Amino acid sequence: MGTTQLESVPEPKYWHLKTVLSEALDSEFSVGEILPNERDLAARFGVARATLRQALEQLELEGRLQRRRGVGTTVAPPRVGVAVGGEQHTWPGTADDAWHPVDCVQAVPPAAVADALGGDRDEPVHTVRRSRVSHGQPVAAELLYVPASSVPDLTAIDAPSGPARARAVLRELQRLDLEGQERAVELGSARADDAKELDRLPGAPVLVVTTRFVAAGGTAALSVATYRADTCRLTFGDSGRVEIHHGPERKAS
Amino acid sequence: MGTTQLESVPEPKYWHLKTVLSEALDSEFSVGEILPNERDLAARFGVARATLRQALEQLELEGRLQRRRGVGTTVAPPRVGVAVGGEQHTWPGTADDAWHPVDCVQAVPPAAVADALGGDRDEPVHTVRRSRVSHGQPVAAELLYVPASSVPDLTAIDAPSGPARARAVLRELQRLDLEGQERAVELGSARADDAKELDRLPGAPVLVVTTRFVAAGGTAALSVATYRADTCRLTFGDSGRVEIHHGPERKAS
DNA sequence: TAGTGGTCTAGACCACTGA
DNA sequence: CAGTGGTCTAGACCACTAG
Repeated sequence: MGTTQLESVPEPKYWHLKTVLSEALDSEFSVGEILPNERDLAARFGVARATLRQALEQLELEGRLQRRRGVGTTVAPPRVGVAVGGEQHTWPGTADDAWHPVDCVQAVPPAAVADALGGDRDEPVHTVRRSRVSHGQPVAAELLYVPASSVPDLTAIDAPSGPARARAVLRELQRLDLEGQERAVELGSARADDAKELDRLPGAPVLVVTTRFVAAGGTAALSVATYRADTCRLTFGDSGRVEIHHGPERKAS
Repeated sequence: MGTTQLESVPEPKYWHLKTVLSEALDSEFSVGEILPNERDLAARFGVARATLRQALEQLELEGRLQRRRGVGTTVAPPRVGVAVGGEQHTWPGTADDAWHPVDCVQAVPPAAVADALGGDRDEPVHTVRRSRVSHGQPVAAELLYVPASSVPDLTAIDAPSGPARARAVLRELQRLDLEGQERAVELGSARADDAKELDRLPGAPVLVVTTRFVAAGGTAALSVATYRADTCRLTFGDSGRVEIHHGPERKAS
């Protein structure tokens, strides 16, 4: 007695710190509240700033905190559920599906995308940029790759680039008969351009949702959407009613 | 000329390092190959070890590298696609769905889970542990929460705990009429027990898939599955045929 | 036991925000 | 401008793995 339990396998300081901070967030802070700065916090816990930061990083990764350079660290609201449309197979751009077109250019896609589209690696495709906003915050940035062969009737009359062009490509896509779609989700880190769009630093963790649209037996379009991993919970199926949040734990049984 | 382009907004060293390493991985290394140790690499690039590690961490997050304490850093194989069953609404445990039961205990679930189940916060529920293996590697660990009311005919004859009990609970679940299911995916960090099961360190990034099974107008069961984010690509829908991998880029157009 | 990645320290300077 | 988080350094020790 007298000594705190001597752990034969002591957990790392930053791990313990994370636990302590997490409990403090539940009991002593409310959403949006600003935390003491990192130097003060580190001193208060008697650790180096780097160690404290390791704990803060994990909490930010879990969506509990939000840190902004020049501003400070705040308590994050619960993650917002964003529907990624599970069942119904629909083309992007129908009935304005929470996305809004930003731009469209004709460009040679990355090799991996070209391969998935099944076309020539050096063949330019329509590249539509769209962004998605939820609760006033940007949550996702998308690049939609559409081979020219998928939208044969696209007229040169439409603007050669820009939002108008993007809408034209989406409009032409609807004319195809959608046979199916395949979707995959994986972890990634934001490229510089996506990071800017998502109001994050480059390298920020994102959930990458890749969707392959199948029509006429081939890949008619490919969407690569990057969602902010810190603020988003992707929902599939009936609706976004699954609610498992981090919250104050109850006393053990 | 002569000077490399002076960047008005210089990118961080670790970011540039990551790019260089990434290209080296594409061109000079093959899957499974072991990299020089961190101290050597840092010296070779003329940076501190911490800076090099920042780059390695991101590459590991993106599934390009695999690091193991006491062993070294190796080039990771492409992420494996794991089907998370998109369309068909089925109970867990049917026709052995890639999962195998590990254990089952009766315990009071975390508050958030209890709330989702709609029951009393102090009411114990059947807690089934399952694990999922793909290509010989553990890829996911699951906790399936089943309220006693969902499996009323579970007899006391069955083992009170252990794999046999788990199978019994799953068997009883099948008798219910499944009305629908809701699924959500978000980023998390592995708890100590999950980390052990996944052969990772605690805090490792994981994709948390939460599934709510609806029957008789209520939540009949709740599954919380954590997938290794570094090695897994979750696929939904028809099959796992969407293949967008990091690969050697081609020369720009 | 030697070598690896994981943790930790105590500093320093930089980039950004907002008053 | 002062204050914040972001980057970086040059060390140290620890936990783990494998020969």
